[in-house]
Amino acid sequence: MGIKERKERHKEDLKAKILEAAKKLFVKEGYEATSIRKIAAEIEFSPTTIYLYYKDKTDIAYALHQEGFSLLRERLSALIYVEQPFERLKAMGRAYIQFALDHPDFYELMFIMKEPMEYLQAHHPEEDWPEGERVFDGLIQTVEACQKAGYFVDMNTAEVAMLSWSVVHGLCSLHITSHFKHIAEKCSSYALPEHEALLESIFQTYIRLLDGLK
Amino acid sequence: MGIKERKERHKEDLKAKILEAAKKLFVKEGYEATSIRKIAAEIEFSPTTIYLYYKDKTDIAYALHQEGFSLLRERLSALIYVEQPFERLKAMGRAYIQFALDHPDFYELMFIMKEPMEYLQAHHPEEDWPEGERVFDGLIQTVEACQKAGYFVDMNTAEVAMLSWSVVHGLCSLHITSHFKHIAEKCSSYALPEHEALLESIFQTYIRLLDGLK
DNA sequence: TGCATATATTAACAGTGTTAATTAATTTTG
DNA sequence: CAAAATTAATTAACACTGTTAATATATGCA
Repeated sequence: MGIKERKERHKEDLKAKILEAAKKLFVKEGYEATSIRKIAAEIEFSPTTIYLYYKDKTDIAYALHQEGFSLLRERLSALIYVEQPFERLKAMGRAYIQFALDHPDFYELMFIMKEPMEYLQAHHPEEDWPEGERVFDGLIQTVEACQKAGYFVDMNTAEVAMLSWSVVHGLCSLHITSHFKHIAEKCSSYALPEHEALLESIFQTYIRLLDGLK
Repeated sequence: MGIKERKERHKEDLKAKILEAAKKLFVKEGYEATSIRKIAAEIEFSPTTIYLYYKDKTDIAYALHQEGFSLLRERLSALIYVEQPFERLKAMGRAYIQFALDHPDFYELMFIMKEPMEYLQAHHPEEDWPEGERVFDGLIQTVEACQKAGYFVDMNTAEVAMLSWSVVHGLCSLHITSHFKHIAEKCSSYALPEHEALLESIFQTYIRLLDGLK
């Protein structure tokens, strides 16, 4: 039954091509502007064909969401070579910020928009969010290692991990939504770095707070 | 010319009624689901009448955005009675979190969505964001007072303020976008508090880090 | 070759924000 | 007071959106 297999392969191909087209449009024009009809035009199929491969638009959003997480995981897992756990934690924070700066659209989809997470809750209430968990697991393990090295003593590991995440996410999302931009302009008397360097600098301030601990 | 004034007043009234209707729908069903046509039906006018009072939909979003900021400012300015600056800073953080929990829709509009800030940038590039700045000014002043009391020494005031903001915003936004929910479920071994108590608990963890400084 | 199945398409529905043209009401002016 | 001008509100329309049902087309199997 080689024919059947070829059809299967074609089907997989088309599904991938849809996602590829969606990603292209989405990176260029954002999620809202990426319509089913535009995706269809991109791959030269009729709009309804998309629905043979993806349940609805949020299904596509979720697929991209997953892609984003494997991109992020790649970057973070590259840091296992940093042996000192606290140094690794800091490096993870910087890598996370850099990811957000390099892929603001993906970041928005992964962490700012509600749609993909709500889709997850509605359609996969069981297994929930394997990609995200793997990333978070890495963070948990690093925090645990930090605790063994004398940092964050007597603190809940998961809570420290969530706090670390909150700090960098707060920085990245306030940057992406251009909240920082507006505020920074009015803080000329404080000699703040500009744009992306500001994020790095605030993160450094956070690190200095943590350094004061041990 | 009392008639002219009455008409002016009527015009102001209708503008306010539109905003009121928009707020009602927006709080109940969210921003996307709040269409111009629904707002119009709510006040029993035709959809195009809205455009005589607001430039476009983002103009309405921005008006609500501003309302949200005066709500937040009310809460934060109620904390000036807390004399110890570091205590006040902590209280501001808790009040900010409570605001996000009490008004998640407003919070989303104010800090998560891009539309109102982009509208601001596009239509009022000069004066930029008076409501937001006043809130941030209060934070800056509190941080400054903390520094005079020996906290955050040798650190950039504005950066410490932005960091403080990032921490609570990170917490609130990851909560609202239900990212924490999915992660927390998989962290049963860490005995985490549930839902909103989790935010308070993580914030407490942050406070413990800061407490270790002075 | 004929039938069944999977695949893709067209047509359509119910919405969306927004603008132009038109009508109704009100105020100002001759 | 009546006519003209201004203002306010409406209807109709455009160009979209996501999505579904009904229809056509091509393919694999007996």
